[in-house]
Amino acid sequence: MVFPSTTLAQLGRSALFAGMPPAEIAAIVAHSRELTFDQGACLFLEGEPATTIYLLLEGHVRLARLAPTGKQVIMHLFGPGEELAVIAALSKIPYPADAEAATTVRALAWPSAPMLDLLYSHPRLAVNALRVVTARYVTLQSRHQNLATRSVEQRIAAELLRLAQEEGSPNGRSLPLSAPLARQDIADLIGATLYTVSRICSAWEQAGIIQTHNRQIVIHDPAALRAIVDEL
Amino acid sequence: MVFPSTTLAQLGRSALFAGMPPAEIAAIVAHSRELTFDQGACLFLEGEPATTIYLLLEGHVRLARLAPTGKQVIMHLFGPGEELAVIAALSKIPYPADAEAATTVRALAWPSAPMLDLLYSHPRLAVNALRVVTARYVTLQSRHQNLATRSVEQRIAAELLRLAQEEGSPNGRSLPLSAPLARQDIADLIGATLYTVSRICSAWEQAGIIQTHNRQIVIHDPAALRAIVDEL
DNA sequence: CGCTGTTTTGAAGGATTTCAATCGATGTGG
DNA sequence: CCACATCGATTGAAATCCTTCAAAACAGCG
Repeated sequence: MVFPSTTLAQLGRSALFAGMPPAEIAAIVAHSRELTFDQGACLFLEGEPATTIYLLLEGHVRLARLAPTGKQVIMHLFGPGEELAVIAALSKIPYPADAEAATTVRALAWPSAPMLDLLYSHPRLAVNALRVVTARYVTLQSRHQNLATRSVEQRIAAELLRLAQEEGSPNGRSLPLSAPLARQDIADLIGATLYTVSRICSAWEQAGIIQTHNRQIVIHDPAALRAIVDEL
Repeated sequence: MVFPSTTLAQLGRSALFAGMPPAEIAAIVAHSRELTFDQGACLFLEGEPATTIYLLLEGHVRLARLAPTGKQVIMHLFGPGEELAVIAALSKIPYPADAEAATTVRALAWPSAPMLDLLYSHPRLAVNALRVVTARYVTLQSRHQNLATRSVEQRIAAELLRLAQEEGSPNGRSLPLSAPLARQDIADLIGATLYTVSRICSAWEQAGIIQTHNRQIVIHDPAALRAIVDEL
């Protein structure tokens, strides 16, 4: 297996391996395989033992839990550069949710066992992992608060702005989101129904605040969304 | 400062210090002070730099965020033996929520700075911290799913059962919760209003499922609550 | 015993869901 | 290249759950 330097560099830039000695990163890469998943493919299922860690190179992954009623709740939407399954694998617990490829996905995958040893020999890795989990916790906490206190409209606005912020590309006033988001995805993300989301989004589209085409969303008026979030 | 052996033993049993060499634990204890907070007192506020870590010895602490509308959302309810502020302190981020003493509280407190060094010299500590944060994440994830998919009635039932489970004392069919829970607290915990919670709880009291007296809750029929959660 | 804060209860209103049906777009095979 | 099938999006109307507002009942506690 060949490791293009770009891949190695990518690993070094990732939150999990930041500051790790290149030799160690190389050792980890040596254990990794590059995998491809078709849209809709499943990376892992809730309850499975967490034996694999992923680093997304390309594409998006939905981390979601399926309620007994059939309703899905998206816990996190992963984009390129993000680590998947870190929480479960490094804590030796089963995957707490399902992971499904939202688009075609290219990812680096490696067994978690060798990482667990590294966790003890390389404190920096453990501290990084702690940071990754913490960041995810804070994000979820914020979304939880939104779900408990804000209207559907406000939650959609807040979520779109959050996703836009992660992209970090203020492209001349119009922010395109790289993640493909169907109405149903938005609904699962904010805890609402497809129908309410559709009504709100099409109203926004009329108003020129956003524009959607085939699951691709472009935010034309971020200020309007922010105003909706801050409303009342 | 004197360190009764009970305190040292308590630290050793805590999730954060499990498996650490006693000498290290002693060193940590050496930096700690025992503090007391009156009911309603504030341990820290959202946004403050996280300079202190707490280990609850006695009493309960509400970790909550206050929304701009004035609505409170309880993120976690801490009981004796639980660590507070681990997430923020070890990741060097500001406290992400307010902490308020729900009862009179006795806690061990120590500055986070020395812990941060230990994090690098004692991988076991880092791994433990990772486990603590992970556990909290999984719990929040589960509550988030409940909020998104279940009715108020189901959420109250689920939350009471969760709290009962944490106590771990199946005391001859009737489970008393050690944490004092006012109607408002339950509401803040599950994301509902005081009024709806009151209606449901008093109905359950009529039915003999639970019993409440001055914020103390006793579950008489856990099976009935479980049935409500599993409903539909 | 009065005071303050919590709990209960009622009635009205509102936000979201649910159900049902239509529309549109995308992609496929004839 | 069109017709059809499929999947997602939209829209309407009714139902529901929950909140909101208001007021009374009921503690604990000085």
